Amino acid sequence: MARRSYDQYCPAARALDVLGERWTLLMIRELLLGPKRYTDLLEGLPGIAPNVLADRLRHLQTAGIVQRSSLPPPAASMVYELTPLGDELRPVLLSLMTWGLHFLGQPKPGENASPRWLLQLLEAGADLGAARGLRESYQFCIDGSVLHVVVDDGRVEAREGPAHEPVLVSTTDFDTFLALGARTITAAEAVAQGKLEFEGDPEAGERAITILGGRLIPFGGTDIPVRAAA
Amino acid sequence: MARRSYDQYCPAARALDVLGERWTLLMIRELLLGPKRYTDLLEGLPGIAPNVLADRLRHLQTAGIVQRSSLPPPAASMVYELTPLGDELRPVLLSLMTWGLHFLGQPKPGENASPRWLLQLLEAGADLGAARGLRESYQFCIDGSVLHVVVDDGRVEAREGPAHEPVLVSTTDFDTFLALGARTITAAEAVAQGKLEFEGDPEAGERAITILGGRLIPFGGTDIPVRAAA
DNA sequence: CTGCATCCGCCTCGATACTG
DNA sequence: CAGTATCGAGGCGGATGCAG
Repeated sequence: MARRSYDQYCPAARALDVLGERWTLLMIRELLLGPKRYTDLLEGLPGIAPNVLADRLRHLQTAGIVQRSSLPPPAASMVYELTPLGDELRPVLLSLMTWGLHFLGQPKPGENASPRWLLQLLEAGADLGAARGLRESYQFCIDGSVLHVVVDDGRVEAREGPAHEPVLVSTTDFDTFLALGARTITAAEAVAQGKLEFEGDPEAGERAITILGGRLIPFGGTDIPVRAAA
Repeated sequence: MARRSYDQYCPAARALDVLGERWTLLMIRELLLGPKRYTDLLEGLPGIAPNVLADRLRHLQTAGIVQRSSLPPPAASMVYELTPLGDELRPVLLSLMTWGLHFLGQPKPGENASPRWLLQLLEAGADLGAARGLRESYQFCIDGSVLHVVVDDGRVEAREGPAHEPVLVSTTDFDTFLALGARTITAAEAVAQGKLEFEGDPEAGERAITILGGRLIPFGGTDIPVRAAA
């Protein structure tokens, strides 16, 4: 029953003793977007077996990375959420995603895709300096998904679901979102073509582009050397 | 024969398609310290099966992360080294090691340990601002291992082996090195007790402590909340 | 000695079915 | 909705062998 360990007095090996098994880091990716129910995780991780998910969740709880909570009264359901220790994995996932851009390329036919996996990239490329002293949120509606980005005095985090009081709501389809990320179209052009709708304070739009769009490494395009996965 | 994939259009999933298997990220950890021969990797990764190592090396080569090179004339042997793409994994490993400190604790009896796995932490905690405009290297002799840290105008990297022209050579045993990392002893105290030997420019010693020791998170101690691996 | 390939046994994982 | 039970395939660990 003992979990397989690398048995090395090394911080990387210790981290991988806890996180190194299949699916575990992708579960963290999902939970970084906010608390999730068991079935939310199941459908957010296409291909995972239910017993594997249950096993991982138990393990992450005993390791202090994830905790179970009950949602406030109306919805009496259990959710899994990251503890502060689990939230400290954010830099790990963000650096991994940044590196993974080299292998992203174009979506393959039949491949699972979700706007939320790409929206997290905004977090990785955010200009934290420009976010200092600011406290607001931007909402993104992409195809059917609703997500938002919270800016809180130097912290920038992507979350799933609608924002509390967004100063800006952006609506696009998935292809336009990809094109924006790949820099094959600008926001202004997309608006002109009716593919992108802005709602809210125009100045907030400028701030959002400064904070989120400035240093973002293009994705889905060929601006960075891309390697085919073997 | 096809490698197992998550089949998700997500940069994190793409990265894990390439790096997610057992041992792979620890191989990167080893190679970040410099080029290594097959047998060096074999003994640097205690417990790995030779066929697994060979398989991973082939895979990393086809992915463009590792390349084979022949050493300069005297030693006519093959080594594996990171490509620029592979070297871009440095932030991933450093953030993983930083997080892994929460689970490091004290060495368990019988556990594999090496000073190089801890020396890499100096890289993670380095004050890059203080390293600006500076170009020098510090050598560390710990028990029998020889390592060094290269400072090159804002870049700080730990490497295995002796330094080229170190401005400073520090010699300790492993326990003292651990105690310094845990902050249970200061460098001055260790020198006074004859457990730490400095050789070289005293001013360089001050610079080294400023760059490497300033923001370093203590390891091996209990200054940060520690969780037992389940 | 280095750099693997082969064989074997276990144990993790994936897929499906089933239950409170 | 939130998992548990079962079973087969395959990745992995350990030992051994062998070519350059």
